[in-house]
Amino acid sequence: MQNISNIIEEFILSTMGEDNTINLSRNDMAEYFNCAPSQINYVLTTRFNINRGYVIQSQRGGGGFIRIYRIEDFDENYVHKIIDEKLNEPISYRDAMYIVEDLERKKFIKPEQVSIISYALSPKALTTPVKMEEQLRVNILKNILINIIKEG
Amino acid sequence: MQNISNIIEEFILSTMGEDNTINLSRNDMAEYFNCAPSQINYVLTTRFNINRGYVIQSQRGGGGFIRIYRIEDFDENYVHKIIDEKLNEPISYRDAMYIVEDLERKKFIKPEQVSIISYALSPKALTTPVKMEEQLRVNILKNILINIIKEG
DNA sequence: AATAATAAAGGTCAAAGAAAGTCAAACTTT
DNA sequence: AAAGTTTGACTTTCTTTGACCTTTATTATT
Repeated sequence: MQNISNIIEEFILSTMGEDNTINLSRNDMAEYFNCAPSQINYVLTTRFNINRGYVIQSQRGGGGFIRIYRIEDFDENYVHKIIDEKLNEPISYRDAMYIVEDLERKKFIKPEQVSIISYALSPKALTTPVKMEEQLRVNILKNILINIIKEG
Repeated sequence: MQNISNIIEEFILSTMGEDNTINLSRNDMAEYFNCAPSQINYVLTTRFNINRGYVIQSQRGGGGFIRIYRIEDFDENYVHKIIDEKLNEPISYRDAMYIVEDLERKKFIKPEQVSIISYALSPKALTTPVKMEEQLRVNILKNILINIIKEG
């Protein structure tokens, strides 16, 4: 028997529109598939995560929603490769900026954006009482790049 | 289902005139949208607050009204004031973005930069094993603003 | 004309409601 | 045994509602 996670995955894939986007309600989905609401989260984190080229946005409360975006041609995407290969472990400011400047040269990022990124990743911005500056830096840079890809 | 707060927000934005001002009656609005009058206050405090660059004036009693206007102009000191007054303690993603979006409207930050900032400040980017997300957020945003001022 | 009463706004705040998120335990499949 | 899936209790976030409060304008009374 097919497991429910696969069925939900299929459903989402087949329902996703031309625009590579889908909006859904977690509760409605859970009711429709007769499963626990957290099952939906399970499907999202295992099947629609960034490693597979998806980005999730959501909002709670009345009128809440979950929105899934598919990044087109994710596998051939150069930025994707960088995320995979270079942003897997803590990174220094210098190395991070090498990557960013490279992406600027390749026109993935605009000059006005480079400056913002450099301010956000600078040691000054990320000074913490706990030793985690470099880890934070990957998190942030990764999140920036993923979302730039998503924008298309 | 769309929530009513968003609908009311849209309505106000689309009704706001060239002069960046709008006058409305709380009771009439509530009746029109078929909601509690205090719902209007909720929309005002969450969507048309000073962080987003709006000022509210109102009067009670017969002939009472609520007037919303958007502040257009800004000067160098304005940003300093924000840094001084608003970026002194931990801040939520929402409040941070209100500030950023306001600064965009005031042409201090470009739209392409706003998105980068939002990705850098998002809860996803700042998730840490230690509870310091909101503190980090001020650090980063402060550093970004200070450096933009320096550029200018 | 001065004062009192009433009506007409808008304001505040806390409780309830409506989503979604997290996490660990139990269960299944490989 | 390890990996993957399912479930449910608990948490967090955001929105909606309603009861009660304050301010202002208008009307009635002296």
